[in-house]
Amino acid sequence: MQMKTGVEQAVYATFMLSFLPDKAVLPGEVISQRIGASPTYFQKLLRKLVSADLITSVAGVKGGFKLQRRPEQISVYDIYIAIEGQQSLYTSNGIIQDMLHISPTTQCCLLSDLMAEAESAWITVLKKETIASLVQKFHTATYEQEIDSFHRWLEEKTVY
Amino acid sequence: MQMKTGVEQAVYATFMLSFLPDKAVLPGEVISQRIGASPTYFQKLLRKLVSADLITSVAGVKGGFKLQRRPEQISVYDIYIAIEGQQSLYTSNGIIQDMLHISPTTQCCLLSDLMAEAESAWITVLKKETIASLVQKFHTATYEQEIDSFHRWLEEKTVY
DNA sequence: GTACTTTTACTCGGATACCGTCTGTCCGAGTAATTATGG
DNA sequence: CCATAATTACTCGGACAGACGGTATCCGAGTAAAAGTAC
Repeated sequence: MQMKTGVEQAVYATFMLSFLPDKAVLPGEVISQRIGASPTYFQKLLRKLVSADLITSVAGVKGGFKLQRRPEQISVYDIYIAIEGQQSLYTSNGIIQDMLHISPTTQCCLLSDLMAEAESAWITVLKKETIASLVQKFHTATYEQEIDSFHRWLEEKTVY
Repeated sequence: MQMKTGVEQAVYATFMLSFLPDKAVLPGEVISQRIGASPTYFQKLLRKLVSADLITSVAGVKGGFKLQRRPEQISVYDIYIAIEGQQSLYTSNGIIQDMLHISPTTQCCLLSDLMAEAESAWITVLKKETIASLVQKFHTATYEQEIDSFHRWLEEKTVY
C-alpha cells in the first residue's frame, strides 16, 4: 500500500508549469526530461491531468502544456485523484458477511465507517496544500542559486 | 493504492479469536475456512500476527491460535502494521532534487512533510479503534440470530 | 506576393511488454497430544 | 500397568507459480505552425 510515484511526478510537473508566463506552454518531453521520468509514460500522466481539467494542452508545433486553473486552485488532492482515480483506500470484502452467513448485499461492515473516517482525515490534509502554497514553501528554501538556474532553464525551454 | 485484503482478513481473524475463553485455541484452518480465505496463504497472515505479538500459537495436536494481548490493547493500526509492514504511505523519490540538480542526499522534499502529516492523521483514526471496540459495535448490530449461530459454531470448533 | 503543399514538432490514444507485489499452493520439518505396542 | 514407539493434527518457514497493477515502450493518427513551392 504505497502511493504511486506518478503522483509525485504529476505534482512536480504541475508545480513546474505554475512558473510559466500567461499563454506560454512547455512541451511534455521537456517536462519529463527535467523530472527524470520516461517520456512516453509521463505523457500519459499529463493527459490524466488534462482530463481532470488541471492543465490544458496545445497540439502541433509550439504546442505543449500549461495550467488550466490558477495555482491556488489546484490542491495536491486534486492531482492525487487525477492520477490514482477516485477509488478509496479501503473497500470492504464482505468478510463479516461470510463469517455470519449474511447476504453479501447487506451493509454491516465493522470497518467501513472507520476506514472512511481515516481516509477523510488523510484527504483533509492533502486538500489544504495547493500548488501555490508549495511554490511559497519553495521560495523559502535555501537553494537560491539552484532556483535561479532552474528559472533560467525554464525560460529557455518555454514556448510562446 | 489500495489496502490489502489481508488486513481486513487479519482484523476479523483477531476479532474471532477475541471470543475464545482463556487457554482455548482455534486451529488456523478453522479460522480461514470461516473467513473464506485460502488456508495456506491465510496461515502466513496469522504468523505475521504472531510475529507482531498480537496472537500466540500452540503447536501440535489440539494446537491453534489465541490472543496474546487483551482485546482493548489490540488496535486496528496494530494489525495493519503487522500485515502491511512499517513502510509509510509515501516515500519521496527525490524528484525535486532532479529538477534543481541538487545532491540526492539533500533533504528538501516539498511533499514529505505534508504526506507525513496526512498519514499521521490517518493513523490516529486507526489507532483509536480496537478489537474490543469492534466487538462492542458488533453486539449493537441487529443480527442477534446470526450472532448466536456464530457463537455456537465457535464453541463447537474451540479446542481446549 | 499570395495561395497551396510539404515538412516539422507537437499531442492523443490504443496495443503491448516488463516487472514487482500480492495472492495462492506445495512441501518438508518441528511439535505435542493421542494411540498403539511390548514386556 | 507402565514405558516406549508410532500415529495424528497441528504450526512453522522456505520455495515457487499465478494474477494483477504500475511502469515503460512503440506505433499510427490528429493538429497546427513553419517552411517550401508555384504562379
